[in-house]
Amino acid sequence: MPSKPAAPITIDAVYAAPGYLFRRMQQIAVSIFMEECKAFDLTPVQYAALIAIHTHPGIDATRLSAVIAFDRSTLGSVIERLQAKDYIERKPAPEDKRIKLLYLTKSGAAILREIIPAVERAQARMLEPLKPADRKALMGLLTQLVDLNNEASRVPLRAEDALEHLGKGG
Amino acid sequence: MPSKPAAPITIDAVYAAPGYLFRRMQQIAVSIFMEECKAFDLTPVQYAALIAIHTHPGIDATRLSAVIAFDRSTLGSVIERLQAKDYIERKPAPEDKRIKLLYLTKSGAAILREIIPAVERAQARMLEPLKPADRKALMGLLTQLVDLNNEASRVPLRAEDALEHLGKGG
DNA sequence: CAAAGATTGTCAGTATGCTGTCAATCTCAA
DNA sequence: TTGAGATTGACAGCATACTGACAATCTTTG
Repeated sequence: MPSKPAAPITIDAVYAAPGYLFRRMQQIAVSIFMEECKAFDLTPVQYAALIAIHTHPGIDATRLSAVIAFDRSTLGSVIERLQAKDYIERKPAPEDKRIKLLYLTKSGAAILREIIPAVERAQARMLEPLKPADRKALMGLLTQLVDLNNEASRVPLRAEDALEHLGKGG
Repeated sequence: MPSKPAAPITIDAVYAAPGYLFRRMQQIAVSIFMEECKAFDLTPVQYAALIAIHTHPGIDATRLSAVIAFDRSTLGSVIERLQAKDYIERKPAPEDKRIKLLYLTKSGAAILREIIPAVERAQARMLEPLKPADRKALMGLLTQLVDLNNEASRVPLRAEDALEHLGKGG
């Protein structure tokens, strides 16, 4: 069997490339999120960080990075901005002078409660153009793919890491 | 029928949210692209821009933005970097002093030919963990979704715009 | 205990991405 | 033709992202 001929170099190949579609879809998703949540001055990344801190009070920045799979360097400025908005506070850890523990403030907990419906509207809108069965199929495949590619990303997701600061991890 | 109870506020809801999965997948895709193409000092965005200019020689920056659905502001610096690497050149348009036309240089055309195999390896790797039928299904659904959500993004894709500089457009 | 090694938070540098603005220029209509 | 409006490229400002480095600190090992 002869090898495939060289693909022509055209923009149409880009339109059909997985990487290009993932990028476009991400931009569309952010755009929809910001539109639905414009009353709340919170970005998708900041929202995810708040939720994670709410789920794991007293987590530190490095573990937070593993729990939401965001870059550690980037997370520094995200945390700064959340602190500037008075949604979180940082307390030094008594047993380790390097670590600063993260907690929601009352404001942070409140805005989280208030923004949830808008976030859910946004998430629903992203998939709305598809038929219900197709939505389910897409989410199933995407969940699989992200999970199976976990190690390929700079910051693999390590949900269990969140437990370590409680002394439960091995 | 009673309304659904309020969803608990936990990180697990984030893990299953479409927006979060799109973000993670995009980051994984970029990571794989950069790994496969590390010999070539080209980012995914720069690659797409080069391909588009190759397909539409003499396109201007605004139309390029519509053709690859990248933000016009961002594209300015992308073009600058491609020019600094001597992959493209900009020529003033004779009939419109505002416009600068974009062309590939010989270097640009050469690197494009050379990088194609690496890009194709990268695109294949992104989907590799899935079974072939699932890859097809995912790409089909994603193509649909991006297309149907086209207007929801800041910069909707307008592939036809590329033809206007040839005097064929309406 | 002391040295080697790992971890934590931070920073500098680069590259997207978006919002909003601006001057220069072009187009179109009155 | 001229003045209103649109377009183009550029810029400032903010917010992710990634790379690589660093000092302070902690842990492990000899």
